[in-house]
Amino acid sequence: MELAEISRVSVADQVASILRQRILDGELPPGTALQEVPMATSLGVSRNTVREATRILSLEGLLKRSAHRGVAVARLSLEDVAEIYRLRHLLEIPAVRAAKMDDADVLAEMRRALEGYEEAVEGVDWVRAVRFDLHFHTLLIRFHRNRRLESFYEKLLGELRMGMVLVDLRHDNPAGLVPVHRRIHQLLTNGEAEECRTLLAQHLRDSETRLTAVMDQRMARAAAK
Amino acid sequence: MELAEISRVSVADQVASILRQRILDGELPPGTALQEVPMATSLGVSRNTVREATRILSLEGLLKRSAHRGVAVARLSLEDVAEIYRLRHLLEIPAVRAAKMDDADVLAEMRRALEGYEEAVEGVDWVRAVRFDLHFHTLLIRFHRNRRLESFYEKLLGELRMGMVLVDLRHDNPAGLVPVHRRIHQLLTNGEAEECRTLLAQHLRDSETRLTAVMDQRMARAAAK
DNA sequence: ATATGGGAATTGTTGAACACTTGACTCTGC
DNA sequence: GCAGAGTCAAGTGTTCAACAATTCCCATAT
Repeated sequence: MELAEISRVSVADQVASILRQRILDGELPPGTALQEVPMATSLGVSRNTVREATRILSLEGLLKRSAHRGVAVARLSLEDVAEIYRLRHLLEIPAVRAAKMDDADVLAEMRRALEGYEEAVEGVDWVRAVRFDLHFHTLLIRFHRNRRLESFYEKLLGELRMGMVLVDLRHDNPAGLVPVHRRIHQLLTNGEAEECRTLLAQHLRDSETRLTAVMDQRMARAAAK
Repeated sequence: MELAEISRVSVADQVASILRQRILDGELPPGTALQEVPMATSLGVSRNTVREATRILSLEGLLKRSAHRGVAVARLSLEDVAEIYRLRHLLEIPAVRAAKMDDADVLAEMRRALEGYEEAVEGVDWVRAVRFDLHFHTLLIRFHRNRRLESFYEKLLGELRMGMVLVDLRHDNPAGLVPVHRRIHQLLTNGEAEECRTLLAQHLRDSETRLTAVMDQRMARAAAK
């Protein structure tokens, strides 16, 4: 008796998932104002359900509510980026340290993420590439074997992703990041933790610098207008 | 023009706060089932508002929803406790390392928490003592100067607190924990980070052992019936 | 004793209503 | 012109009432 995919998720959760994806894929860029009635009618649900969904996403940090002024897609500031990257160092480096030999399952999944990453880069699909990139790092966190930490980390990287999908391909080259990840994976499988940590730390610094630079440009251009 | 304390918080948030407090103070012990209509009428709000509040608290991990079965106060398992304590080590120890000389404000607030702790213990107010104990540790996290981390940590300790307020005073002696905290604070002010970290690590291990033991007893007693 | 149907109770979702806030717009009086 | 008061539409916050869907309990039949 193979119970079919009966919809066991509430409508509100489904709406939240839809919106989450649209935000993370850059379809709804930061700052976009969302009105309850139009969303409700376009999604075919009631206003109350939409409100529950926005409540979820605002607690995740993807939406920002201001009383009587509605919700809008959150805007990542430079301080936010700095804060998130400090957490990445704090959590990812010890994750490598926590990696054990019996974590072959995680390593295998990291390999799949790596392959997806490469494919996305070949197909010049920046959104997909970013998704795989950050998924790779979430898998790193999995070495901690800690559900609470992992869900927190996914939330964190979600916020980051919101900012990263906006970077213009002309100003940044995602393809260059594949080798670094591949090397990290290799060092992990070989158990060369020490070198892996230094490489990872370097990669995180690079990544932050790159994102910060792009955001700086964007803000300067926005201010110029 | 001193603008009065105009209620700028939504009713749903206020309801969430009320419930949160009742849960954290042990007034609503783990496992308690909460029904929407009774809550709504007793609080004088609508059912929708109650639903929003429970949505908030379930995302915080204090309530657990199961579809069509309602919400209940979350029950902390031994695995949960282990998971949370691993995070406490992961986050509090580096916090001490991050402490700088210009963190006098945090140290001052820690001293106040310490005083509150001592008063609560003198007054044999276990709930208040636990609150100050955990607040002290939240302040430790503040050395990271990271809002996201701090709010995550408050959520974590909230879950723990839910379990701690239940321990019977006869089986545990909160008064014994005051000196350790006082020493930690002292080591921090003196800048003796190294010794502080080892003491803190020891304290965390002790704390986990104590809580786990009490929970084991409770579960054994519950299973016996 | 085990299953098999009802219901009753409760949650999930909807739609409509109303109070309140906000922001923009207009209309002054200077 | 323009600063400020009044006006008003649009949108959110909240309530209420209804109905659909699901679970749980219990009586009944086998």
